[in-house]
Amino acid sequence: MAGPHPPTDGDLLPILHVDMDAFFVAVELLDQPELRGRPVVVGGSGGRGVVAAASYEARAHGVFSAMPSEQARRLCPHAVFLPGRYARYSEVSAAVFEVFHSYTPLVEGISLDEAFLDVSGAHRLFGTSPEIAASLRTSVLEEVGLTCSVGVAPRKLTAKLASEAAKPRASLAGTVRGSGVHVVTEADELGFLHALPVRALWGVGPATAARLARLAVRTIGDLADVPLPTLERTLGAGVGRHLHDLAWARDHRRVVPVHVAKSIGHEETYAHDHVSHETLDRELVRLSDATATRLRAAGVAGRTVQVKIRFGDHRTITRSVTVPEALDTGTALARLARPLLLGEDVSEGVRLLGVSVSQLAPSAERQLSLEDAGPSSWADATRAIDEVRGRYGAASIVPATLVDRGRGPRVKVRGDQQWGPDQGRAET
DNA sequence: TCTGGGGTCCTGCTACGA
DNA sequence: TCTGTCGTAGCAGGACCC
Repeated sequence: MAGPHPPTDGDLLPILHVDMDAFFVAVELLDQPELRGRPVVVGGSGGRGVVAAASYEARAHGVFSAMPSEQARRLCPHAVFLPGRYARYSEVSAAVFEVFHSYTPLVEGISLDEAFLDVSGAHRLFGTSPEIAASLRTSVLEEVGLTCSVGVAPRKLTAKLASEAAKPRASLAGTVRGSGVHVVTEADELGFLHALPVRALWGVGPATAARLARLAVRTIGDLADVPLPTLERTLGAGVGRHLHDLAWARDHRRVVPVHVAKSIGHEETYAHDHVSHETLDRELVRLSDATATRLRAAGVAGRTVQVKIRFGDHRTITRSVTVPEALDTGTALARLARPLLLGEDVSEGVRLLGVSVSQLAPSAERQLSLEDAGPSSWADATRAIDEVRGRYGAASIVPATLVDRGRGPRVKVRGDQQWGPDQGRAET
């Protein structure tokens, strides 16, 4: 266990950040143990896909997540490339979160493979925070078969950075084992924080880092030394103050177990650019239908529909419209989205199309619209459709425009192209 | 190195009603 | 009736996260 001064009072270290090690790859190795020790890359296999996760053996060759798949293939041609299996990762993630919940009900999921835990109420049962972290790692390994890294700290900001410090590292000579648990006490916090590069801070991406570089800010310590008014001028009042607070470890965010979605949507990058409104309209119906299905599954409806269009040159625009009554059917969403798409010139080629819905409210609060009126309403029909899909699969009932003769219906399911279009996937 | 999908949050601008 | 101000909502784009 790392951390120079293990605390005696766990209550001063209430926050754990747990991060699964190379999660998607680890799940694949769980299912295909014969791949252990080989470079493995999970992600979109097509020319427009990206790497979702790379094994430490692949990372040693310079492959990292979010890298274009083509580039990864050049860097590590002998790697095993696997398509992502979102449904399987969700399943394993649920098992991991079950272990988290066996320690504390205060679990805030950040993604499938990452969570914050508030263990301030768990000391009597499980010991100090560092002891809980070690025990939790053992439980995840024994019950699910996967390894994770845990950061233990007084607040979320430092817990997150501490888990990063506990992770294994890839090198050409082989994987260097991480400490597994890294503890940052209140007394160590600023020293730990200020030595890290400013990019490590949550909220500093390439654009903000470039602006900070002009102020000669490279580390979080450099950032802490910049006067607040200078930061506010450079980054804007909100961002400037926020980052200044973080640089001084002022982070009052609590662990929030219940996540309420603010928007739900789908988008898709095509293997080849689309140039006809007719084809794009079919895609729009498909994305609207998939989005509406998820809205209903979540028990919400939304008032704002947004269409996202990315052209061949990567220029991206969004168009949105807000209506008084909340909607949750594919036909209603497509009806609102269609004029937004038709208003744009697509002749140069569309690479990505997306539909999303925001201003969400529980479905029960929806105002009754014309669609819902009458004894055999659309609402009843969509409920019936959802039931059939729940029993026989997403493709069992689809809008007529999506039935592709000879190939069957094309439906969008969450995560089916999480990391880009697949290799050789034909587009019309 | 020509860059996914699903999100959140922030900022700047404009329109509109009080 | 016209003008200025303020708050709010809607819209678009950008940055960022995993």
